[in-house]
Amino acid sequence: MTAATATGFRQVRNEILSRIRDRTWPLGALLPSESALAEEFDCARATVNRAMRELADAGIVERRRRAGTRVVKDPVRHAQFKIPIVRQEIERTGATYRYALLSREALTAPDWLRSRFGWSRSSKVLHVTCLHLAGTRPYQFEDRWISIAMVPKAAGESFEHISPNEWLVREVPYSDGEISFLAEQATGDMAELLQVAPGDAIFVAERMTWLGDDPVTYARMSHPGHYRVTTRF
Amino acid sequence: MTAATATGFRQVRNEILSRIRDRTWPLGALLPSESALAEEFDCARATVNRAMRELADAGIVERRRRAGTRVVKDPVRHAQFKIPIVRQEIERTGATYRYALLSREALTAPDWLRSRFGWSRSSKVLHVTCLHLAGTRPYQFEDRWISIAMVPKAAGESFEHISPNEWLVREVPYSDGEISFLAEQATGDMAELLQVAPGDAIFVAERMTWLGDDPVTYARMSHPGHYRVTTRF
DNA sequence: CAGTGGTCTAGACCACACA
DNA sequence: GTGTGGTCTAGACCACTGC
Repeated sequence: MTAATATGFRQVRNEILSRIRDRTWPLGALLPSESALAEEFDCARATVNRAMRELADAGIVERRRRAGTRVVKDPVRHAQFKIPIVRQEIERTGATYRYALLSREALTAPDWLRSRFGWSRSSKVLHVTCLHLAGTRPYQFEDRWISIAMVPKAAGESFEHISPNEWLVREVPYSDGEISFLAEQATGDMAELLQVAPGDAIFVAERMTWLGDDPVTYARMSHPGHYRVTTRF
Repeated sequence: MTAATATGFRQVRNEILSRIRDRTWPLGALLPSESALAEEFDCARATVNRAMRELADAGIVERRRRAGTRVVKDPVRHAQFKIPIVRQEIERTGATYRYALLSREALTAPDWLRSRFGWSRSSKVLHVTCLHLAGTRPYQFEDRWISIAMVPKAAGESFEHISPNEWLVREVPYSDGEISFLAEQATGDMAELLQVAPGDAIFVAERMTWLGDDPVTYARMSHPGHYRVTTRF
């Protein structure tokens, strides 16, 4: 009620969030306009705008020109998580990172990959498989496919001393990507590689990355099932 | 090279990103100051600031007062994903949502939960288990624990017609939370509930939410293993 | 201490969408 | 048309931190 002397955009943001939580503005409600809130909080409209924009980015309010700002009626929270380089992920646990190349082969893209890449005609890809270890314990199996057309330098890289994961991050930084997580059962081969029992649960992260509209690489990263991805929201 | 007449913050952001991608500014490099870029792009410093802030939020550059802005040397990409209400997630696939309450019991928090909640002494919680179905197919098993101290209204809710997931989202909107994903093998009971074979892979999402410093609820959401969480970055 | 980013301001113009 | 958010500007002051 009191016109809280909230100058900073964080204070404005928190005050708005409080009012949403305490049902001053219930789910689906229309909030006052930026100018009205700027007047109430005695700050510039740009300050209210930044506060509201952050709430919109977090999926808490919806904003539309002319229609105004509403509390989202069916909350869909947004959570952000980090996608680290495997080596760093392992070293951050205090373990020694080790890397083992398993296979490396240049070939024509198989049909399933051609379809994923959206290629009408098949083209050359580099297929690399390798293992990331934490100390002596297998941490992740990487099954990597790289478009040679998009990353010609890959053809000259042996991947004996650096993983495709790390090499690509350095060589093709900040491409666009998509990541999926899923659970699978270990086949015999995978179980042996990851040193788990056949049939054990495997946590798989599947990634595709593009540069513009062109596919760069596809990878499946398989972890023993006790692996977790965690994030706050 | 050309002083691209990039007025909008998106253009500025994209131009900076291009220069990072084409190694004009390699990994770890120091970028020009905001004022210098504002002059080059012939725009206000605030515009450059917004562009740089977005790149910093995305984990592409690091900014420190006095030290300036650097391209992150070890790229750790940030991906954002949505945490929907289960019912909406199912209905968005075109399937009919069905819900079945399995159990509901008020009890003293067991030790493992007390420890997760950071409670020095145990207190009352409500334990609810239920099943979310897409048509006739089990979609998710929800194992839910709610702090009665934090959500006294839960004690008066039967959860026969609304799931704890959806009820909590409506009743305690926009609390803070943590979510983890992991892979597990189905035990006999879980396999029967989710109609998969015992030992099949299960995709588990584990959530904790707080209001301020107080734990509100803990839940394990178990899906058949073919379930995926996908996001772009 | 000096230079960088962090933030706020007051004002302006624009794009959009609904009446 | 008209009111909303979206964005930009020019300037200002501040906070942090490396020199």
